[in-house]
Order: sequence, then structure tokens, then C-alpha cells
Amino acid sequence: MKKRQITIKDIAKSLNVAPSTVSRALADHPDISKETKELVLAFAKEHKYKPNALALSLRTSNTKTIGVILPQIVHFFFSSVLSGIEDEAEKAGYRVIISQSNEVFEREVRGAYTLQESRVCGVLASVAKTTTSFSHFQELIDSGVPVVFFDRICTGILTDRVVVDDYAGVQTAVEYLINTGCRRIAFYGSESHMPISRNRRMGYEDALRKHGIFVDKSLMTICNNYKDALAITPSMLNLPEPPDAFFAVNDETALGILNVVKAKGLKVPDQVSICGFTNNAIAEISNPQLTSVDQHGYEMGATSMRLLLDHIEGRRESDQIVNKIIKTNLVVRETTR
Amino acid sequence: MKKRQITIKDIAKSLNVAPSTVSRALADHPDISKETKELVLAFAKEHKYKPNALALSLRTSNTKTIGVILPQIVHFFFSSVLSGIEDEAEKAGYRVIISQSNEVFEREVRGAYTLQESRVCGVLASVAKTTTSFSHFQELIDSGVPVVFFDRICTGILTDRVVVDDYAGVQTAVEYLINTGCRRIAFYGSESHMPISRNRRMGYEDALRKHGIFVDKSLMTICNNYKDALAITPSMLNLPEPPDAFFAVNDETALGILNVVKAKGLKVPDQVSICGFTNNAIAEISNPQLTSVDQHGYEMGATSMRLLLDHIEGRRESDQIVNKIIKTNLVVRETTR
DNA sequence: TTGTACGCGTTATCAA
DNA sequence: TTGATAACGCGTACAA
Repeated sequence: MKKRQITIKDIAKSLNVAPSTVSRALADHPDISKETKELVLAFAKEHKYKPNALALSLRTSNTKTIGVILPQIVHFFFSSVLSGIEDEAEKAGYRVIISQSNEVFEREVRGAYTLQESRVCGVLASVAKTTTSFSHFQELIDSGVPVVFFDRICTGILTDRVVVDDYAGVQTAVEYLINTGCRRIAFYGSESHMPISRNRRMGYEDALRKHGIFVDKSLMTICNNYKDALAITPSMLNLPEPPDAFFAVNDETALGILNVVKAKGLKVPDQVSICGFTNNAIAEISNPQLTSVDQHGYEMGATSMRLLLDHIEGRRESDQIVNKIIKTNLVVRETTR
Repeated sequence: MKKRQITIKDIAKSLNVAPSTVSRALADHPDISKETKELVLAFAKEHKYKPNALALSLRTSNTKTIGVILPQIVHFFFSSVLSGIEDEAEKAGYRVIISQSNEVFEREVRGAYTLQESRVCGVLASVAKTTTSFSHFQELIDSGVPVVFFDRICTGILTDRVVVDDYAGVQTAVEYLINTGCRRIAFYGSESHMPISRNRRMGYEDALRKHGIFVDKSLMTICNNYKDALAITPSMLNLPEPPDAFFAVNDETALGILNVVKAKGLKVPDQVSICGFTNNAIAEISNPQLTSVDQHGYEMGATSMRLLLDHIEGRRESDQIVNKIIKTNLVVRETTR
């Protein structure tokens, strides 16, 4: 039951004028007489005329649309970023098409392809964990579609990036733990090849070294979710020299640790400090409230979008690459001294 | 530096054939000779030809795009729904444009308008709290754009709806509390005029009445976030006859209650039972783990999308209205007996 | 087997 | 002040 929407032609026919006249009247062109304008405007309003964005885009070669490729919408961090992107896009009069990869490489590629078919003006992307080949992104850039990577960037590709200062964020947090008296600090990280994972690990190691603390591999583990944290933490606590603090690369993991530690009867933060990363909504809600490194997802989204718009609207040399770094900040709550 | 993408015309010119020949070759039309086809396909592949979705949409009057209007992307429930929508849309070959209202009426209206300009094939919407006039949705429907409301529906408008069985969900949960020995059950709800709020309240009241328990207004309060729960709960506990159980319309609120109750030194669930709604990721992570009513956001999104597709692709009489109800289920964890 | 012409909805250009 | 025309990229009915 597809009802065709009313067009300029329809208005023209009904009013016995030329389509071009209607177009000009609607655009408030100075050449059009007051009477014709009023006539057209009244008719358009009555029949709820809405310009066809497709036809407009085709004519102007400008879709006023940007595409977002991200791993998972449901994650707090990514949905925060998306929210920032959408708010900023709407302010600038751009539409937003989303494509979630669900961490599946093939779907990410398909998404990039579809966005290009849609002739988006630009793409904001955060790559899937399984992605190791980046030609789908390179193809976008080669076709003249600006791409800005956020968070999970793509080192192989020369383009704008917006990242959080993972390294400094972790280092600051770990130093805080050290300064509050912790000496055996465990690190729960991701094994991935992605820069963010490496940066966080380095931030941890360097903080220890800076304070002359031995980097003990037995305190470092691959663990980045709640369930695994429940499974792994008991053995950590049973070490001959157990940790007196934990740093986790996300808040779910930190809460897993917290729950195990509490169940063991250890006092938080008196005997064990815990610090997470992201500053998820859950950090504030946990008990005791979780100390965490705020990743400012919303701001990252808004910043990425603004960067992309600079490109799209020609406010910047296109061959100039910008790397924005979003400052993290440590939100000290109750799981640390 | 907007580089124009390669078109069928470009290919035609380079290969000295007519555009229509290229078009047919790309579509694997039987009339085209093998040689020409191979020639065209090879050239297209080499130059990374991608069909222009705009031109195609304009020709076929079919954008293969759907629009989503929702209050806030960052909420766990809504991002779950969105994820379900996107997955189902991608399966069916549809693009997804998002528009978040941030609970602001004017922005919701603008979103509906923009989606109509984009000539979306259909719209999935959940209305803002501040929305009391619905003409922007009616206008979509009047223009032949099918609309499916999810969760926060619009009673004034005759169209498909997908809701969770709030009433039954709450009733079941409250009955569970009653059956496990609770008698003074507090209710933390929303004051809104929206059906979901009313349904939940009725589910609560009816469960009590069914079991011959007096509906005590002093146990019912307007409270639907963590902070307010921290503020309000102490006075609840100081009532002459304090509650022995709490039901909250979302999980953040339930956790606020939980934290206050624990701080008071009351045993959960021995002295006080607590039940939330949504079954947020945080429910599993809290300590003790929160009993909650699972709202199945992802499934709601997927179901809504499928319903919309039935409409769009003509698999259903367009004047027939469908109300889908997503069954909730009570996930009993550790905050209830 | 391939080419020509048209239309989808719009606006800029030129002509009247 | 208004109208006719062409073009954006594509597919298809019709002609060759």
C-alpha cells in the first residue's frame, strides 16, 4: 500500500505553474511574486509536502549522511559514543546510518560496502576484534570518503583517529594505587593485538617500573569479563604473595574481582584496592562504589563527529591527519584508599 | 576533496558501449554476451564500482531504509532493542537511520520529519516522556509510511505495537514476593502518563489484591533512578511498619534500594527482598545478584523489525493492526528468597 | 545482442 | 516574473 508522497511536480500541476516555479517559491527565491509564493506555500503546507532527500542528494552529490561502524551497540561505552555522534550530527543537519559488526569481520566489510553504496559523506568506525585486514576501510578512503577511527583504531591506515589516552589513564590509575600503599598490583587485560590493549598493559608496566616495583608476570592475566574474573580471581588470591590491588581493563571485570574479594572476607579497600576502566554507569551503583578511569565515551563520539565534519565541510586540508586524544580521568570512589 | 565515485556511464564510456549494456551486464542479464559481461565485470571490479543506492532508490521508490526514533541510545534497554533492530534489518538488506529524541518532544518531531524526507520505508518508534501530541507520527502513517511502536507506545494512534507484558511481568514478580512470605511490599514507579507506567502499577496493585493484601499508598512512591532511591529508601525503612520487600520499575533503582538496605544492616533477602525490572547487565553483577524481570529488549527490537517488514513487503493487510506482546520472565537470583 | 529514450524528484541555467 | 530544459545515476521498454 505504498502511497507516493507529494512532489513538486504534483504541486505544479495542481496550481498550473511550472515545477521550477514551485521549486523557487519553496526556496523563497526573490524572483517569485508574492502571490505565487503564498499560493505555493499554502498548497505545500496543506498537502504536507516534504522535499525528497534522495532526489536532492542525487542532484547535489551530497547525502548529508554519515555512517557509523561499531562492534556492539549494547556496550555502555559504544552506546555512549554513538549518542555523542548522533547529537552532534543532528546539530549539523546530518543523518546517521548505523552498522554493527558484532565483532564479525565479514559483517564489518559488508557494512562498509553498504555505507559506500549509500554514498555517505563520511564514516566513523571502531574495528571489530577479529579484524586484521583493513582494505574495506582503505577502499572508503580511496573513494574519497573520509574516515575517522575512534577507540579501536586501525594503525595500518593513514587517517584521523580519536582515542582515549589509555596509556596515561592506566598509568595514572596504577600510580594512584602505588601512592596509596599498594605494592602487589594485579593486571587483568585483553590479549588482543589492538593498540588499546597494548597501551594499557604498557601503562601498567611503566607505572610499576617508574616506582621500582618488579613486574611480576604471575600477577598479569588475560581476563576482560565478569564471568572470567569470578573464575580467575580466587587463584590470584591464593598466590603465595597475593595481590593487594587489582587493575582491570573494564568495569565488569573489576566488579567480578570485587565480588570474589568480598566473598573471601577481605576488606575493600583496606586490604585490597580495586580499580576499573570506562567508568560505566555500574561503577557508581556498585557497593562499595568502584574507582574507575573515565573514558568519556560521549565526548569521544562528539569529538569524532566534529573532526569528520571538518573534513567533509572542507574546513581542513584533506591530506592532514589529526590524532585527537581524549583525556581520561581517574574517578576515585570507594574501592581504593 | 569530494572525489566522484565511478558510475555506469563512466564504465560505458571507457568500454565504448551503452550504459544500458553495462547495467545489464552487471545485473547478469541473459541477453548480454559472455564476452561483454566479462569485460564489464572485470572493469567494474578493477575500478571498485559500487551501485549508487540513491539513484536506485529514486528509480524504484524504495529506499531499503528504515528509521528508528528512540529516547536515549545509552540506556541498556534501548540499546538492546536497537541492536535487535539492526541485526534483523541487516539480515533483510535494510539500512537503519537512527534519531534519538533525548526525551525532548521537539527533537522527536524533527526526527520524524527528517526520516520522512529520507523516504524511509518504515519507522520504529518509542516516544519521549514529554510527548503528548502525536501528529508527527500520524503524519507518517497518513503519508503511507508504516510505523511500529515499541515499549513506549502511542495509544492515540492506530498502528502496530510491540510491548512487554508489563502488567503480567510485575504481577508475577510481586506474587513471587508474596509467595515467598513478603507482606509489606513497596513499589517504586514512574509518575508518567504512559501506559507502561500505569500497567506496572496495576500489576502491582492487582497482585496484592488477589492475595488479600491491603494496597498501602504509603508504600508506593515515584522513584525511578539510583540517586532518588538512595534518598527515598531510608524514610521507607523508618516507617512504623517498614517494607519487607521492594519492587522497582528498573534495576538501577533496585540497586539503590539494595545499597541502602545493606547499609542499614538488614539482611537481603532474609529480612528484605528486592526485585528490579529490565534485567540489565548490572543485575548479574550486583552483590547479591539482583532478582529482576527480564524485558527481552533484543527480542523486542527484532520482533518489531520483523513486524515492520511484514508491512513493508506486503505480507500483511495494511489495515490490520497487530499488537505483539513480548513475554517477560522473572529471573530469580539472590535478592529474593 | 546492443543501443536509445525516458522517468524517478530536484534545481540551476537559459530563454521568454 | 515565469517556463522549458538538462542533469544527477540507474533500469527498462522499445527499437534496431
